[in-house]
Amino acid sequence: MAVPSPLHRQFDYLPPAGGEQNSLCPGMRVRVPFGKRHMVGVLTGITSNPGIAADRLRHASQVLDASPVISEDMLALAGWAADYYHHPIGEVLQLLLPASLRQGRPWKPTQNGKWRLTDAGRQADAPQPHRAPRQACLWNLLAQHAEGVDTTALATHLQNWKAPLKLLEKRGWVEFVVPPVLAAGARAVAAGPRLNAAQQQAIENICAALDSFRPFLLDGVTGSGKTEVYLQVIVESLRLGKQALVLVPEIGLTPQLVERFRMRLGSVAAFHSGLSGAERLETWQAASDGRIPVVIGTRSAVFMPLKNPGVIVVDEEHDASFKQQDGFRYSARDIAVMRARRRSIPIVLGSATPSLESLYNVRQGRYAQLHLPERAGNAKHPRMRLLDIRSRRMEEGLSDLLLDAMRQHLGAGGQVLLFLNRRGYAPTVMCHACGTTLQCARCDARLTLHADQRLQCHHCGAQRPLPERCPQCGGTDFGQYGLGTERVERALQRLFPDTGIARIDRDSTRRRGSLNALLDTVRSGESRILVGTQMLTKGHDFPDVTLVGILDADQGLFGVDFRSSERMAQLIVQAAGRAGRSLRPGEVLIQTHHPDHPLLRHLVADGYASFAAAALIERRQAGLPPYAAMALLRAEATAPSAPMAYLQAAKTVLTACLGNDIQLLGPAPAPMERRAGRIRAQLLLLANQRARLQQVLGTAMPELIALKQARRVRWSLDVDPADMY
DNA sequence: AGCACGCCGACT
DNA sequence: GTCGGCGTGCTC
Repeated sequence: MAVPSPLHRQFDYLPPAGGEQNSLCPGMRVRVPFGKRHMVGVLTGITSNPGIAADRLRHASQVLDASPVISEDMLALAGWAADYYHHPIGEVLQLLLPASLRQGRPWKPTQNGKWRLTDAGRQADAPQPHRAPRQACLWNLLAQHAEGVDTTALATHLQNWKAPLKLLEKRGWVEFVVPPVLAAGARAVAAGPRLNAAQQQAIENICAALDSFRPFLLDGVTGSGKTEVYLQVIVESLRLGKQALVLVPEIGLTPQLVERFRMRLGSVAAFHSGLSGAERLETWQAASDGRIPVVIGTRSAVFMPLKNPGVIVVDEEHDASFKQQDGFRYSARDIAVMRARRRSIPIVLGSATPSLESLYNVRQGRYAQLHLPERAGNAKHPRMRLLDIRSRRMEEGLSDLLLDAMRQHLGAGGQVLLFLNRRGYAPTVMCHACGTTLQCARCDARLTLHADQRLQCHHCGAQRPLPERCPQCGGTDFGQYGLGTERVERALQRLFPDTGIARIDRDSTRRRGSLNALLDTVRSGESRILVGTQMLTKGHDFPDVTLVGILDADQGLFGVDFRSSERMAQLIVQAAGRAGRSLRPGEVLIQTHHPDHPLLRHLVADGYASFAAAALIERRQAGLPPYAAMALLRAEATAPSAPMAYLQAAKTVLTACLGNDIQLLGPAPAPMERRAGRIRAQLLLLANQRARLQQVLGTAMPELIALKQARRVRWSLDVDPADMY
């Protein structure tokens, strides 16, 4: 039994007293006594030799399901994920169940399918009426209705139909079939646009693999028609009577994608945090028994049960939101690949800016790469150019070069998109008298001044008004340094007084509907300059944008995280993809103090693929992922020395398990040592072989748990960490 | 994680 | 004399 507790082991129970134990199978929920409490656990297996003395075993109190709520293959997938991420199986299984089932509420398997004879049943001799009268009656009834008979109809013909039906099912003569909702897909093809040769080729390649595990990296610039490829492949899969699972980064930001899927495929379920408990349960059940042909969802939807999956799509596979950043730190993309592998179905990872991990897998021959080079329609690729802003005149982060280009594009009737990955007004406030910067009381971070004159910590969310006097020297004069989107917006209002400006970031879109309202002002042409953060680069089309300005490319070049240049390149290309999607040619201008930086040059001169090739060489030379397998042991506590003490002890344990093929780096304070009042530290593990890293972690884990220093910290192991802080 | 037990300090 | 602090151990 897997019990919902953070314990890295399972528990054995006796069947409920007095119950028939032959009705138990893995995947059923069972209510069990656990210490002083009762919990809803999931049966993961049945054993005749428990790992504990027989007199200490307790009886389960109640079996909650008549048939498994978690299928065998999902149970196995959860088991794999628990092993791979070294996370308690009980907590992993929680993610596979909707809240109401977790709490032990009953669930009714769908009754709206039909019973019918199998081929074997049809060919078999009819049951003898005098020996098995009810079976014979059922057999006759089903033989007359080739299309099947639903349970209500069965009940009108025969009072006690359940037992004989089960017997017939046991012999393989009858089966329960769910109505062919998948026919919803049939109407899809009609509306599809004309495909270009590359799309055609991609679709053919994927469809040729529909009955086997085959990972594809579908690599195409924004607007190259990736979505159309997904759609056609899904249509083909539906035609075979199979379901499709589509994972997207953040569904709230991509309503257009869901809409497009709905229009083309008919019945599509969107699964996201906005659904109520009842809606989630309904979607979950319907997907589980095959009534829903297509499910689109975010990270957690990778665990959506599907009766008969045919293909998995991960859109924008490079996106960081597929990696859960707390608790069970899984990568939905990687689990999706494993799920496809275990089910022998193809998986399509799509991106205009593939992760270096996926490109590496292509090179290793593990993934097949499909290019979509052309843009659908006639729109031209935007031209990218570096703006050397060393000793240029700057106006609130905008160089004269960029301002000139903006005037030109606006004058020609175009729209301008400016990207700055920092919200707020000014990220630094400094006392003019003593030089003190205003810091968050609970984090090692400076407070960001917002336009409403409030100070905000972007790491813990703390807020307070701008003080009258410096806490250090009592001075009253503060300087505001650095740039945030609010400050750029204000500067633009001054520089372009007659032009409508829309700012799109977490602050301006906090209220429900405000994002759409802002986007409407852009579409209508009321706003012609857009300033914003990452949000701008995700999902939305701005057909009239002809100029994209990247205000600060340098912060990505020198970040603490070894992935920061990869992230920056992805952001730049994604932002560029918003420009010139109509007939106008687009232009992308990138402000930098380092116009000779090799990675930037690759990106600008030859595009993302060239950047990625250069970045991969750097990673290989540095011995970093994807060339090495990485795991990060983190610890945090309010007591300042506890995290390091734990990690030091952990290092001793790990060193004992290690060969010379694994590197231990640290322990060291986290890049931001103090966050939300906690001191944080980390220990890094690097290995040439993933399997070796897994092996070492597997043997060390019990000891890491048992360490007495562990009691004084909150610690977690992050396998394949996406962020270093 | 919870929830117990157990052993030392400051209180009605 | 007790109330309660949190260190330690256990959950089939």
